[in-house]
Amino acid sequence: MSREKNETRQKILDSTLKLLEKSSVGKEVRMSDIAKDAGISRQAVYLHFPTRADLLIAVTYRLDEIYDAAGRLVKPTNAKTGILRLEAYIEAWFGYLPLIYGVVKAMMDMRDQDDAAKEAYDLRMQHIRNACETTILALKNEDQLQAHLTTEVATDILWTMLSIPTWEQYRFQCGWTAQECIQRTQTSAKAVLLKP
Amino acid sequence: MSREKNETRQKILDSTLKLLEKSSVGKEVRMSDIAKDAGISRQAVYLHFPTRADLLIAVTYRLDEIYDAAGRLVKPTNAKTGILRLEAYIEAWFGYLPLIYGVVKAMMDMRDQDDAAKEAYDLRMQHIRNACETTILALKNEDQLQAHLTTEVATDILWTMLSIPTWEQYRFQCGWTAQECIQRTQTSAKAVLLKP
DNA sequence: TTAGTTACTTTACACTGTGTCAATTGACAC
DNA sequence: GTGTCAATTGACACAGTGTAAAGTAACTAA
Repeated sequence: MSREKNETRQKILDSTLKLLEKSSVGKEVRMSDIAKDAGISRQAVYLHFPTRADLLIAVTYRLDEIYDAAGRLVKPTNAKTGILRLEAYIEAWFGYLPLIYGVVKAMMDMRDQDDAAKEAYDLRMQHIRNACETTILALKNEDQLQAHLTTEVATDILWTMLSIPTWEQYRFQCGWTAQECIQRTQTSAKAVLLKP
Repeated sequence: MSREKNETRQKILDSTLKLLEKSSVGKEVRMSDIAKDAGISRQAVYLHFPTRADLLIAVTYRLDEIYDAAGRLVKPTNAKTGILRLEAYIEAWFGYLPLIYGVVKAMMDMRDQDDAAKEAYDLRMQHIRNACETTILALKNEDQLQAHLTTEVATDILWTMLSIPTWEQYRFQCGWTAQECIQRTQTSAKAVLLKP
C-alpha cells in the first residue's frame, strides 16, 4: 500500500533531518546511520531514495515545508522602503539559515562529488540572488544606491554578504551570535550599498 | 643517499602542485595520479608522505617558497597611512590567492576528514586574521575607524571579506575578474570600516 | 668480495562507504 | 490461493586510502 510506503519515507526524511541537525559535519551521517535511526535496513533506504544525493535533496524540500521558507522569505517584500526591505530580508534569511544549516552543509559537502546535489544547491543560491536583486532594484528606484555601483555589482556584493560561508565564518570562526550576524550584516550592507 | 630521496620528494611535491593547479576540485587528484605524474609507484609516495594530508600540508610550504609569500604579504607593512596599508594588503592577498588557490582548495576539502589538514588550514587563516588585525589597529591609531566598531569586530569583518569562500564566490559565482575582486573589495572595505 | 643500507618496486590485502542484485518473508487484497 | 508490495538478509562490485611483505638494483664500506 502506498500509505505505508509514505510513512517509511517520512521516517527516513525525519531521521536524516534529525541526524544532520545534530552533526556539525554532514559527512558524518551515513546511509547506514539513517537506516538505523529510522529502524529499517540500509537497503530499504535505497528503496525510497536511489542515492544519497536524492535523499538530501528531498530533505531540503521537507525542511521548507516544516519551516515555511516561502512565507518567511516573502514577508520582507511588504516593507515600505528599500532600506527597510534590505533590513527585513537580512533578518529573514539569517534568521532562517540556522534552522536549515545542517542540511545545507551536507549539500555543500556533496556538491563536489555529485552533480545533482550541485544543481540543487546552486538553484537555492540562485533564489537568494534573485531576492538580493529585487532588494537592490528597490533601493535603486528610490535613488538610495551608491552612485558607483551598478545593480549587478551591488547584487553580487549583497549576495556574497549573505552567502552561507560568510555566515559560517561569522558564526563559527568569529564566534558571533546569530543576532550579531544579523545586526552587523545589516550595518555593513547599508554602509557598502547606500549613499552616505 | 638522502640526496636521491630529496629529489624524489621534490618530484612528488611538484607533481602534486601541478595537478592541483590544473584541477578545479581538489579531490580529483588521487595519490595514484600524483605517483603516475611523478613517474614512481603509488607506494613510493607513502614512503615520503605517510598520508594525503601530510602531502598537502607539505605542498603549501613549497608554495610559499616558490611565490615568496612572506615577502609579498609583508610589503603592505611599509605603507605610509592606515588606508594605504588596507588597500595594499587587500591587493597583496587577493593577488597571491589565485596562485595558491588549487592547493588551498584541496586543503579545504580535506578539513572535514582530517584533523591535521584542518589544523594546517586554520593556522594559515589565523595568519591572515593577524594581518587584518594589524591593519585595523593602524586605522584605529589614526582615528579612521568607524566609531561603532570595536577593533575585534572590525577585524572579523575584514577577515571575512578576505576569506577564501568570499573570493571564490566573487570569482566563480559572480564571474568577477581577479582585478575586480581587488578593487571592489578595497572599495567595500573602506565603506564598511572607515569614518565617512 | 661480501655484507649492509637505501630507495624503490610489485603484489596483496584491510577498511570504509556507496550502490546493486537476488532470494526470501510477511501482510493484506481480491 | 494467488498476486503484489514493502521490507529483509546476505553477498558483492567499486573506488580510494593506507598497510605489509618480499624482492631488486645500486651504492657504500669493511
